[in-house]
Amino acid sequence: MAAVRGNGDKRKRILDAAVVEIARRGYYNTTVAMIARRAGVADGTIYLYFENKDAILFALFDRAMSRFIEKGRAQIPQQLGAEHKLRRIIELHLELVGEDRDLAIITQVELRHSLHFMGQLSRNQVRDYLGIIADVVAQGQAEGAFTPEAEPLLAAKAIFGVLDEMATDWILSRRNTRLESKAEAVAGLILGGIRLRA
Amino acid sequence: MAAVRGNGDKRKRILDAAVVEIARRGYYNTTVAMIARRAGVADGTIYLYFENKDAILFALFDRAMSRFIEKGRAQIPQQLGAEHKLRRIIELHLELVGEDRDLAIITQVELRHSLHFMGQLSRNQVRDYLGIIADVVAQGQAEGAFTPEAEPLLAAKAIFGVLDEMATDWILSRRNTRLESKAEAVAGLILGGIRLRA
Amino acid sequence: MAAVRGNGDKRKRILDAAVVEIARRGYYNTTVAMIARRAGVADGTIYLYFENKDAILFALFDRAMSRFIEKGRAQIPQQLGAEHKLRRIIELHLELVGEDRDLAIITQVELRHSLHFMGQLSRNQVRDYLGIIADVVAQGQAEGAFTPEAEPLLAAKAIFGVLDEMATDWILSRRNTRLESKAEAVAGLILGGIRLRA
Amino acid sequence: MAAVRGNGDKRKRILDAAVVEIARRGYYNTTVAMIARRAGVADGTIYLYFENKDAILFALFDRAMSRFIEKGRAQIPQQLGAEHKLRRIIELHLELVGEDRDLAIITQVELRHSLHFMGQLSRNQVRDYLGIIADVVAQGQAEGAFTPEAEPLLAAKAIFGVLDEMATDWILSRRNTRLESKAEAVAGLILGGIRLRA
DNA sequence: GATGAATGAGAGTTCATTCAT
DNA sequence: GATGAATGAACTCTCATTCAT
Repeated sequence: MAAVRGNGDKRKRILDAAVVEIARRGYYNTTVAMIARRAGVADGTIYLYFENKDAILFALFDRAMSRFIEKGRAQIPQQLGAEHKLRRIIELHLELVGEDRDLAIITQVELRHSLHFMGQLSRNQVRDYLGIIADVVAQGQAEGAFTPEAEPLLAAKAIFGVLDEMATDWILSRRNTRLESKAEAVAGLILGGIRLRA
Repeated sequence: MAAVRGNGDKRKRILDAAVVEIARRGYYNTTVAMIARRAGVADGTIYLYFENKDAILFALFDRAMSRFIEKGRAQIPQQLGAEHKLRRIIELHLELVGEDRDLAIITQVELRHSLHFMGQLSRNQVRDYLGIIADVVAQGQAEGAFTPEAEPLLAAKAIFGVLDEMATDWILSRRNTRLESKAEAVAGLILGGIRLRA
Repeated sequence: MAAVRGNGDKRKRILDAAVVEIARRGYYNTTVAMIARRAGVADGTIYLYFENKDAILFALFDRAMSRFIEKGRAQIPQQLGAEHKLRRIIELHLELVGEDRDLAIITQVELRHSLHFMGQLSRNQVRDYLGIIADVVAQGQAEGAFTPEAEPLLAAKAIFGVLDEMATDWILSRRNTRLESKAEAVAGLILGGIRLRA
Repeated sequence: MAAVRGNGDKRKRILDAAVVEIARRGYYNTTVAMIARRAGVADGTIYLYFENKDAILFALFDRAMSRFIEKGRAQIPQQLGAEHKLRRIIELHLELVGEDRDLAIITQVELRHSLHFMGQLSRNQVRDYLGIIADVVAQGQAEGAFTPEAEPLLAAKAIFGVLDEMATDWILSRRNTRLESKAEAVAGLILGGIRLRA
């Protein structure tokens, strides 16, 4: 009965161990043996659950991005106005990244690095995420709340860039501030820009 | 004189070779031998100019960021108004990144990765760059052109994030568009934000 | 009764699977898991029937050589003259080897390899086979049909060598000829030698 | 000056070490580290001279077969009659194989094994050798010394089979007899066959 | 008896670095 | 200064074997 848990459990334990180790040392400086030791399994066991070392990293991305998109879908009501939705996205993004520093290091630092050299597998999910933001921008333009001059996808990338930089900055500066605390100010900048309004 | 140039020449050739190889394969998948071969020197010669493999990467960052800041200083007149300065920074950033795709890959992809795992050496220069942008923001607020609500360093990070994402997106999508062509639209977003002006 | 058959059945299925896999890939490139999969049993089940991987190979040789000697005994009447017996042996050898290419590969290629490195277990049976041929040679000499100069065991080895090379050649050249078709010519050579008779 | 020797020397030392180790344990039970240790070089050095472990085995075959064919060419005068030539081939074959037991083990046991599973690379040289014997058979038929009934290539294979079996038998029986001592008797069998002459 | 997930020793191979020339 | 052959530690991955179920 509980046996079924054993399987999922072990895969999860390997991924959890991988997050910690890779966040701490980077993908290339983390050995499979390190992950195995932290997960409490034998080296060979890793290969029962993942085809090779790369596959662990991909699985990590998958899991992280899925959680991201899923939480976004669950916590942003469809019927909300675009500005509220955008504010919510900004809050959620910073919240989720801020929740698990190790995972954040991986998505901000390793993901970026690997996207380019390990194929495009994971870029698709970033694209999905950008698509969600772009939809909100388009909605805002339809509502007459957002400037019609902005190309939605370009705006989405800009927004993502701001959020991403906040996250990266938070990781690289090892201070102990809460990432979410910036949400209000960031939302102000994104919505209002930097130029003084007449 | 010629001797010194010969010397500097070899160091430069190694760095130039490193840019190409590392951009193509990533730092960890590039061997010292590959760099040596492209530079046209013996493997051992590398170690006459660099203490170890990591040192090559650091030198690469140094050179790239120095060029960046230097060009910025040279091409943005001090007496310009803040908005013009900011527009010029945006143009220059996209221009410079767009000029050398190999170098761009390294600064966008490898730099970020290394910042975290190889110590703070290079982070300082990013900080310098953010400082320059922050100064322009502060200048704009003093001039009454920019919103006084924005904390200059935070705004600088947001601006950097937008530019950085544009650059990263340009690299990851292997399309043949010119990166500079986005400058106008990006400047619009950064200055005016996304919310429709009254 | 059915239980016993079920048992023998599983052992047989494992050996049959082993023949195919080992013939295809060689002993060292065949994993126990491959054999188990083809046999339709679990990996662990193999070890209920064989002490270890080597034991499978030994059992294979045993089975093959037993069939060989057994068929020889059954199909070569004791009262036959030596020359007829020898012709029959030549035919039978080529026939049997030619019947099952997979098994032939194992006896020609793997057996030889293992004879040397896995102990003498199987060499005994080759010796038995050589003994049978040597007896026929001696019988021929007693009958006055074969040359008395030839030392029977040496002659037996020479005969075996010819047959063995024919078999090996047939396996290594992947042509689709029938091995038995060479029997007549081979018998001629063995009996008459290569020198023209006066 | 002597430096040039260093290179050829090292490659030779590796091959010599490989012969001993592989003959003793078989190819698959010999590790690269074992060969390196016996050769007195570091593990990694092996890979400066050979692409991978397989390449060592191939090089061994090449060297062995080249020596074989070369010695054959050097020591068998073209103008000899076919029977003398054939006797000389038989002597030389047994002599050469008998000279270096380790090498013999490899050619008789490992060659055979690998021919089938590692591609056909080396089979070509066996074919060359068979061709040489076949030519002698054809010469003998032209001279009217050998029976015209025998197809030369088939006869060559039969002869090779006899020689090969003698060699294999000599290796597998660990007795201390000299292999060459059988040459006379073997030649008699090959030339005269087993049937008593009228 | 049968299973197959788990083990962990051990394999081949790579590559940053050194140093005799 | 320049070379590049040599090093050997360290990596990823495989697979015969075990044992709890």
